[in-house]
Amino acid sequence: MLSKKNQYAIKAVGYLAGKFNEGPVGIMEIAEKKNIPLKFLENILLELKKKGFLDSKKGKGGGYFLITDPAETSIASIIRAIDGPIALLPCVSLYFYEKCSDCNEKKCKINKVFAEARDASLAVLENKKLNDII
Amino acid sequence: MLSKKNQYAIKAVGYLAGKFNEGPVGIMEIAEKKNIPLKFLENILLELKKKGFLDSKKGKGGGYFLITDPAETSIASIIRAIDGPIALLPCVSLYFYEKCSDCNEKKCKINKVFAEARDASLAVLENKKLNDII
DNA sequence: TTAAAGTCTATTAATTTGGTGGACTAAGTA
DNA sequence: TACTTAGTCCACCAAATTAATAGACTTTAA
Repeated sequence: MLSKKNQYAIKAVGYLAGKFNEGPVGIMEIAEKKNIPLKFLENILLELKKKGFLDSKKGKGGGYFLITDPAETSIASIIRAIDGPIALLPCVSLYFYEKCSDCNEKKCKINKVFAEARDASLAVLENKKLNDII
Repeated sequence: MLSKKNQYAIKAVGYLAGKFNEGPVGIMEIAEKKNIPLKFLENILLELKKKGFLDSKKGKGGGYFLITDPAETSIASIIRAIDGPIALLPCVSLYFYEKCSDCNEKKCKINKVFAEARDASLAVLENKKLNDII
């Protein structure tokens, strides 16, 4: 499962994708429409901003807005920005790889099975973009 | 990612699958061979026993052993026993489904994308058995 | 100048991860 | 039989991470 934070992040960013190029969207609006605890959402949006997906405008009429093209931004990239690895085991992660302490990876069958599962799941998550979840 | 507990569970159960029908395997042996903290492993094996995958024999010469057929026990079933859902979102989980508070599932595109990702990943994890990770 | 936003820093609560201590159990052996 | 050893069983405890909250501060539009 994705972390709660990541589940919220995807909902929020999906909502913003639906309002792409329509100016800033207030955090309260997102929190209410997507049922996300306001202050938790604050952290999440700030993080997505730091990671380069969003920008914000302060003051009255301000809010958050997507700055990457929703037709080009994959679901996988959002998951990686918040949770890190998409793979089920560290030893099969492409972007957050960590070696196992107990096995020879060349021979390890666990590694092979989970690499296959990762590829299957990435085939979907890399291919689907924010446009696909509006 | 799977929880640490689940990562260990899969390694342990894979090890036991390799010794299927060879009598009890001591917890110390598993902990050393698979590099798992001894007492944490104890919890994990107990849980797998309660869930019906393992049994144990007490006293000298005792230990844990697999009681389900490793040719029939899927990787998915182990993951579900420890972590619960395999899907990335609760609203697309087959065995641990939870309704979203903020969307109409019929229309929700997030739901569709993640259901597709779940199916892709389950196609591997349901199909691969403990025999495949020995 | 005021009200409506986002920003930042801390703190609290819950869950996960890992560890302790000790009781209980079974088998071997003197 | 009694003792010893190797093992599971069980109920806590503590650190780390994740989830959620609180409140003071800054920026901007009207």
